Amino acid sequence: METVVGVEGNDEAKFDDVPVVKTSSPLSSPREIADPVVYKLVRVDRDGRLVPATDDEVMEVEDLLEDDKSERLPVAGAGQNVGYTSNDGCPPIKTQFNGSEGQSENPEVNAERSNAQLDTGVGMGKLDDEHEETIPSLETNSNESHIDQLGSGGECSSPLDGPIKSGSSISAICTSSKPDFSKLKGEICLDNLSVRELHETFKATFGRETSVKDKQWLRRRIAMGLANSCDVSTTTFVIKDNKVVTKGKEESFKSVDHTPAKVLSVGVNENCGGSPIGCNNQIENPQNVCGKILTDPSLEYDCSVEDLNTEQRAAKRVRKPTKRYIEELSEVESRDYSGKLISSVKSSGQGLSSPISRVRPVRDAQSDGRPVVTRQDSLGGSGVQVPYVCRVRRSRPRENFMALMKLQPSSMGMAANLVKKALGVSGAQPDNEVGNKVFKARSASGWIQKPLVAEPEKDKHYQEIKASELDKDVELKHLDSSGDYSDDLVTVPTAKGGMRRKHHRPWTLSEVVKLVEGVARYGAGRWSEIKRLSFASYSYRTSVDLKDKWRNLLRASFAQSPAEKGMQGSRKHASVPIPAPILLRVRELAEMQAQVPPNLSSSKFAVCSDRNVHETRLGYL
DNA sequence: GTTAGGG
DNA sequence: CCCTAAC
Repeated sequence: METVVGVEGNDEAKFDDVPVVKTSSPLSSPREIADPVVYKLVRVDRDGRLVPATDDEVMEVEDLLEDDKSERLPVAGAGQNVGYTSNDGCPPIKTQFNGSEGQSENPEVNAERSNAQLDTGVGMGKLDDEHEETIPSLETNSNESHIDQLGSGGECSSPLDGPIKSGSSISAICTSSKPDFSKLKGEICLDNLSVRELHETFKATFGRETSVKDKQWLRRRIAMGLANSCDVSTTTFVIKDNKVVTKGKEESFKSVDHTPAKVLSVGVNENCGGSPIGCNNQIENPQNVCGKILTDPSLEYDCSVEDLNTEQRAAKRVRKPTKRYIEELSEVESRDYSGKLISSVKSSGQGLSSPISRVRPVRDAQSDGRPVVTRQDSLGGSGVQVPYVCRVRRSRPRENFMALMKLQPSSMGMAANLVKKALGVSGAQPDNEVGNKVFKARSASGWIQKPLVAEPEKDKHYQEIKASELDKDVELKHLDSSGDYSDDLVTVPTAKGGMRRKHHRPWTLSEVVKLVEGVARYGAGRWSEIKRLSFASYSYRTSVDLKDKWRNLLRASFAQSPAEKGMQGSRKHASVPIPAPILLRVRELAEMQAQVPPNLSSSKFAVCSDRNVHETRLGYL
């Protein structure tokens, strides 16, 4: 509001201007003239200069000003808030954007404040920026521009309306009533209408009553409603065939829609239900901004449409989703859409391609790191977009994965196939723990799995695995958390046609040591014992694993010992090069326990095996 | 449920 | 690692 002083035009003016400015059509109306200081009506021209308002403009405004005198506080947004509190139905987006977290929760409470913020913001944006360009990187900036373009109308706000809560909660209200344009006939000049008439018009337009007495607000509101635009500069409408035709000022409409992909109204219509079907459209045309300017009035207050608009618009902004963002979204999304999504996209072939195509953002997100993305944007933009993104599972599928699939045979049929394909890929890449190539496969599988199971540990897997690979000894640190590996598996197609699950959790040095110790203590063959006592913390190592590993160790130790000289080189591709000492010990233990090939055990085991023998025996006996 | 051994 | 027979 202070901004008014500094500039000749006021916030309102700016607000209204924006669209106008672009088209350089006659400017709107500054409305704060209450201030004794002389306010001059001006129009901000394209280049930012102030141009004296034309007579028409002045006239246009004067009427508005009269109303304002009585109540000048409310600015553009104020009306909305009033409307909102009075069951207006549509949430003032601005509030959400400018307000801090809590605001969206209590629009009414914060309405005033947010208005102030908004106004200021809008004004500033107007003056400082070329609202023309929506800069993705600048959240605030883009918001402002949008506001400028779209206006403050609830309808228009949709694209910006991020928070699901408000959006959804409101959608219920919005959809409940429907505008009846049939009541509006002929030409309507809002400027000439009385409050009561305005009320009627309002009702006809929005299908609900309003208690707002503010003529200006009503006009603006109705104008916005009729034009489905925020350009309220036009107050005269012609109703034709139950459709609203703005009289003159076509440009303003265009101006609103300078976004590249404006013509999406069709897609939007289809999406009215708020169902994820919209995904297809989005995928095909991510730039889709959908029609803010729907010519079909019936849609104008359908908030579900707005939500979609929001999502799509947000989608348009190429904001890289953050990792967390994606994960959270996929979580939400999977909860909400998984069923529909799968079925709706199933045969389209999108199902397969989209998850992959989405991979990129996901990865980018990782680099981004900062989960700072505004909630609004993320929620709005992702709602429909992200379904395919889905959290990428960084670890192997759950063990019960297949079981789950069985539980949902209908929707999972395709899913299973997808997984198979994905797995096929990953199967070809044995060492895919970190590989990029496998990423697709993984994400795909993750995509399908995600909806099925809630996934608590997700993130840890990757890191831990990596850690264990890079630093085996560090593994010990993970003892406690090692349980997280439990579901880390990969299923690979089997010749028989069945799915074989293949875990690959490389044995770490510490594990090997434990195993050896266990064998020494309890004796080879008592795997379950060893597992219980020595591997209590390694839940993922089964007794069979121990046995297998021991077998391998034996093999390794005996294979190597004869040629101890070439030890280093010979162990070419042992994933976990086992230190000679350990192998030695293995051999000793083996010999001790009479598992040894006679020839090898013969000479060399007397040396230091004594102690071991004793230990072993003790433990064993 | 374990173990041993093959794949 | 998985699978399975044998215990």
